[in-house]
Amino acid sequence: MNYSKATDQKWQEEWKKNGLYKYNPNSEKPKYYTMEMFSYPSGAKLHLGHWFNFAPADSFARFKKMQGYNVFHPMGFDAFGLPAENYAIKTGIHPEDSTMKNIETMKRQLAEMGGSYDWDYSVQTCMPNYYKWTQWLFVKLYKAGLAYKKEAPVNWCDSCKTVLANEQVIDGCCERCGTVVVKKKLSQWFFKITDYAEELLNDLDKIDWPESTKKVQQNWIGRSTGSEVTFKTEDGKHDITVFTTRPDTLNGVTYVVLAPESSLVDEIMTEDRKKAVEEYRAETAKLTEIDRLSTERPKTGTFTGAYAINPLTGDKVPIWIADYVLEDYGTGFVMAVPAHDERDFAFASKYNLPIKRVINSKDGKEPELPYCEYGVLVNSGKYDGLTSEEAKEKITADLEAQGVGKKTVNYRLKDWLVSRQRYWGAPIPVIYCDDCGTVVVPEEDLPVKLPYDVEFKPDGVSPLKKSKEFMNCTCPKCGKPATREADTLDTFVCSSWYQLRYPDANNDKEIFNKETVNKMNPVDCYVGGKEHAAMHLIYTRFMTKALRDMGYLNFDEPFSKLIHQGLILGPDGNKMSKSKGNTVSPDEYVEKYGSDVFRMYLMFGFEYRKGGPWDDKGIEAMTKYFARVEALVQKLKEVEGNSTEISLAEEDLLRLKNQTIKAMAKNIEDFQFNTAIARSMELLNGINAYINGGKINKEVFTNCVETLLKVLAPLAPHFMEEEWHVLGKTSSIHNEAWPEINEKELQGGNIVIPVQVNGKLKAQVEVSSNLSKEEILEAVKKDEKVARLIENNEIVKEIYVPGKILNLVVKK
RNA sequence: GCUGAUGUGGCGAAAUUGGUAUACGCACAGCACUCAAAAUGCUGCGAGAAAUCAUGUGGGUUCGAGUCCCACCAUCAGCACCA
Repeated sequence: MNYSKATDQKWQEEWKKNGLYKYNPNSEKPKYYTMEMFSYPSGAKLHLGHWFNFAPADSFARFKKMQGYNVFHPMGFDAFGLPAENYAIKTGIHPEDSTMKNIETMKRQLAEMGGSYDWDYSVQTCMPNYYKWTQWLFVKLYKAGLAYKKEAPVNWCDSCKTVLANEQVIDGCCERCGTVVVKKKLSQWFFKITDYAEELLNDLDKIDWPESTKKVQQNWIGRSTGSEVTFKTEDGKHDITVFTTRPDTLNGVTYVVLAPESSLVDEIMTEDRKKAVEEYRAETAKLTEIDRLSTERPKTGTFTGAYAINPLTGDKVPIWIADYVLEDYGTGFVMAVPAHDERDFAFASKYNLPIKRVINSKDGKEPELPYCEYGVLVNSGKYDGLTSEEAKEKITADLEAQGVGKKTVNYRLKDWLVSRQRYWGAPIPVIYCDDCGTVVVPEEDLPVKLPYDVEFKPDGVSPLKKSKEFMNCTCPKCGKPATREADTLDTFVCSSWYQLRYPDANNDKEIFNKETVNKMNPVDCYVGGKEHAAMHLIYTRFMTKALRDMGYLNFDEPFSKLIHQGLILGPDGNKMSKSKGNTVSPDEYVEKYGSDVFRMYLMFGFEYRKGGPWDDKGIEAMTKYFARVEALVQKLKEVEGNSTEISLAEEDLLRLKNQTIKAMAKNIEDFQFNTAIARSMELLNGINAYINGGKINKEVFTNCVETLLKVLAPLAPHFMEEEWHVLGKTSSIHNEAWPEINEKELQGGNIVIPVQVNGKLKAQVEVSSNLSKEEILEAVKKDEKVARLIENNEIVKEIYVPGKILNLVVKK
């Protein structure tokens, strides 16, 4: 076989030289914006997962180009983040140096893959010309009231003196030193994504995304309707407002629970309970949120000594704290109805708190407690006899009349915490002035540059705080000495808007040109991993909507269509990881077989959306397929042709050709590359069978081979370019249009009609494709086998699905 | 526990969305070429002697079910004291 890695290199150089993949922003053709989630340059190289994600997606982009679109298919790098910083702490290599080196390597590998990217439209989020605009966005969000500061807990390792990411906390301990991780409260920045909760939920209907991903987002947003109810403390000094989806059970409240860290606890707890409360709080601080939410752990809590008054009944109920109540979900306070809630029942049983039945089942029976279904109210005074549904309305209305309750919607979605106590990120553009307070950096002073020379080894102080040069500044308002915010932005902020930047990536004057951004967006097809279903994909939707409301964008959703590629597992069926030692490097395969064989094998051997365990058994078969294509092209060059007629053999071949074009277009559009390649193999087999028949119509033969090369061009770009030139063509195959379907040729020839009797396949009858139902019936009844089956029976029904099947229903 | 996905030959998988189940490959076997092997090409390849039976299992709807409905089993993934 002639195809090899050298073929790849030859054409990569050629394409680069003549700018084949230069994007033309002024093209008259309709735009098609498709991109893959940009890669994170943490490892030094592209891994198999990258290939499986990028190579088929690149083929898709090439296909859209052949279909006549002005395809915009950019690639960039999500370059800030924790791994580069950790690597730096371990090796002493500066994150900027390692990151830039990795990016260069990955770019080279993406070129070796044959990626049709125009690198003039690329972003690297760690470059000042990019993060300047990330910071600009922060400023805009702040001015729009969508960025604010509040206290929030972080994971703290007291031994390493550093804040830990959730990922660095293993079983509640620091991954580096094993010390128990505690919660520490810091003042941090948030984006008000909850303002958009309702729209983020509703607009899921507008987009062509996998249903499972939409469900993840629905759960993440977690809308629930219920009521807010305000309990007063016994002394009347404090309000305790709870959210409940079950106001019908309000008569059964026997205690109230607060999140242990709530500041209200300090104000209401009695002197004699202080010690117990503080001890309990210290225990709670050691727990991760995962622990606190774990169902495995026994429920614990302690009494605060204070009491609250049930606004409906006037009952005095004790106020407890318990770690299963989280400060940032709902109001941070919970009313407990042990008779009708599993968790409250377990808690009340453990601490001997009263359990009061207020709901019976609708058939009037007294079910075993806890009974969590809807039913009929009992022991509820004037509400007795109402159904749960009725009581919810009535009780909420009564509370509202007294000003101690109202109907409300609650979301699980929390505001987006964007502060990171890290070095390798975009500095938060905020200045603190003794006189003026919190001042955002004026737009004209951006970017706030991340200083290179900083001590980022963990020692209890945020890295940027140790740079006097960075920290000390003057207040933009009053000109007095001031200090900068030392935290950096979550990298999800950087990635929440990059698709808006690509079409205008080199614009120094503004974040993007308003006309360009609205012309190119939304992204028509976005491809990336399922693991981003919640975070990245919801943050980007939020940012799009926020920018729209500020008047910059005129669309609502960033990604019209979304595709998730599957995961390639290790040969052992487990997720590939260095620690498991089951990783597979794409490089050696590319070296040995060439990029096209490798990418074709990835597409043919695995379902794109599904992935599966790695297995290279079939890769040789792809090499074999390439050799057969080469042989066919060679044959076409050599053969003279000995016929000009269009007989049945030619008609059949031409029909196959048209079927192939049609099927492959549909398959590639749907990211079903495995079947697309199968169809191309069928065409190749068909052409081979034709030429082995002896009689060759050169024109038909040429037409079919050229078609085969064209439909394979997006899938095996280097190899097809080579074969195209072997045929004597001088221009690139990648400037060819996707072959057109000839309807006449598609309809020609004979068809085989499967014949069923009573739903069972009994015969196949070959007929001309343009016969009517009656004519076909007639032909079928002449068939020997069919005739025998219907001989002594009555035909009750004849069902004919044109071109597909004939079913005769017979009765004896 | 909840939610979602998946289940088809020895293997990867396909099936125009209710219309010939197993396309296209891998592996395997036989034949041709060869002194021989490799490579290549051709042929066969779900089970069964056959009638028939087969898409995780059991029902149902239909002229017709891998596909739709009900129940169940298995595997994988995500979420979870969410008030």
